[in-house]
Amino acid sequence: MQMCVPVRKPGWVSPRKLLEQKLTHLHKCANILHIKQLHAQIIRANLHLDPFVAPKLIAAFSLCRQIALAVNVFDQIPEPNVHVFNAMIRAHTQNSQGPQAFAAFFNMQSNGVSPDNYTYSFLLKACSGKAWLSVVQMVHTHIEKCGFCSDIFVPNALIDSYSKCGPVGVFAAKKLFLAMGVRDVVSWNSMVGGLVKVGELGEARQLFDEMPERDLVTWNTMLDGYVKAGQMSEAFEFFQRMPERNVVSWSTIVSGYSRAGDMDMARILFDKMPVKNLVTWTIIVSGYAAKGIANEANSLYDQMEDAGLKFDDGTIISVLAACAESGLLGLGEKVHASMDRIRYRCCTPVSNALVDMYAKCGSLDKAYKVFNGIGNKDLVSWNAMIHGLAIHGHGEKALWLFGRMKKESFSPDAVTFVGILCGCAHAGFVKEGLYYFHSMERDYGVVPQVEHYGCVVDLLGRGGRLEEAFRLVNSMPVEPNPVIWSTLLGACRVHNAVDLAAEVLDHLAKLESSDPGNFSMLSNIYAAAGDWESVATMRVRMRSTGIQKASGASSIEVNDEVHEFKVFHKSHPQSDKIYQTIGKLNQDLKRVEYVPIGH
DNA sequence: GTAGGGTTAG
Repeated sequence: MQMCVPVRKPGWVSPRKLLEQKLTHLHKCANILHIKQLHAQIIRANLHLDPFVAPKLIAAFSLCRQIALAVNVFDQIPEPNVHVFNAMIRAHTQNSQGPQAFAAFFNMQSNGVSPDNYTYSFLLKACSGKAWLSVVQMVHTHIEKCGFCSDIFVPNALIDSYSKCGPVGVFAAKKLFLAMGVRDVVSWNSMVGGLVKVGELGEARQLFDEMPERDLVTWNTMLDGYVKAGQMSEAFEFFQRMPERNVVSWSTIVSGYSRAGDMDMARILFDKMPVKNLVTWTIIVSGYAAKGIANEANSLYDQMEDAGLKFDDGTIISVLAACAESGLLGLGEKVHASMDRIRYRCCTPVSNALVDMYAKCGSLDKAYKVFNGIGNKDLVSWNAMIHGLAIHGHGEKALWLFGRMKKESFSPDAVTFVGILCGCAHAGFVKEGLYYFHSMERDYGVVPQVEHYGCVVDLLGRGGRLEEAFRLVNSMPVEPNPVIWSTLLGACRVHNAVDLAAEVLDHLAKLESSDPGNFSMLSNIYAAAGDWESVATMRVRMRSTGIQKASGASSIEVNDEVHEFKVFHKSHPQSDKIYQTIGKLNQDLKRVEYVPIGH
């Protein structure tokens, strides 16, 4: 007799079971090739419409920043359930597509699918920034109507979202926090975080002291509060008192010293920390780069790459911004080259950072090349390019680009007009500048801020229209800040307006008594006018108030080496040659009858 | 689910 029972080895698993096992952790998989392989198997097994598999697939594609593929999976599902919608909302949120997350939410409602507590936590994550306040309020109302506040995740997410919406949001968060019947450590942490974000350090500390229990997140949040407030001695004391520390604690303290410009202390702690990750490396490289310490920034960047760390958007943006700040073109180019080498997929903010870096470092051609290559330009892209042209005196090109921007249906904002006005000021377009200044509110609804007044004061001042500039400063609806007065003082210097300069300095002295630059500027104005008695008086006044002017220096980086220059200094090895060239330039300028404005 | 680096403004 023959046996008809199939013979299978012990431990045999059917192909379908095997696939199901592989799919258990699919939503955490970050390897796109692996996901694509599994995707093919899923389709063959006809599992792609399965309500348990589809959300995982969406999550996996989202994790790899393949949002289009995630949407594709979603679109094939005829009747998505709440889990599928939730996965899609989360995918958009993770990929910084707030508006699309809300579109999915509305889509869900019009399909008659009821949201659950997860829906709201995912949706709330998409709202951060002042502009989202009213949206958070709207979601809050929804939640109260549905009664989801009984799940602590939901009010916690609300507190967190409110906290990211500026002071008004934090106020709403406080109200909610106080009304909560049950709070866990996350509720407290989110509230402390909110207070820290708006600079309410005292109140944050009070809450910290009142907390029934604290975890590492609590300590790190409070530490970040001291760091962001620039209170480094308090921060360090707090850091030392911490019951335990992790890589976040260490990174926070290193970032604090780095922001404060104390790279020695930042480096000591960086070298000492037991575990470093990508964020830590980003902080230290950006810190050195922002200070223009090219050799350290470069060598640490190389070490980071050698350590096998793969940079992300945060690293690139942070390092490029630091290069832009100090003019480290060499490192900026190196970062760009690394990106090209691995064919890094640039999102718009990363491209914008590149444009800004090249523009600020004076490589306008390269900035423009990157700018033109941005497929999805946003307002920041246009603003960065316009401003880049503006600061280098290409007023005409800046205005031309402004025209092109409007043709492509972008509405200018306050930052755009800073660029436009700055471009006009630097190019000497007084009439055009005034025209745009008057048109910004009238035609574009952009209310001039102190920065815009600053540009116009600069514009009028450079054009020699000092009285008008002075009248504007006295009549402007916003309080003039030291920057405005300094700008005016600079214009007085160019035009040798001695009396006005003295008056301006009085205003400045009331606002900031300690900036030595202003005093030495007035003293230079007196000197230029030959009023040596006043120069002497100024010097006495400066000495008696303990004011000392550190001499200003400018620097340029050539072949990984930073060359520093100070006025009248001859410390550079090629000093003679440099002064010879300057002399020749001056002669050339005279030959073409170039007259600096105001002379 | 809460914590560290992140594009445009003199």
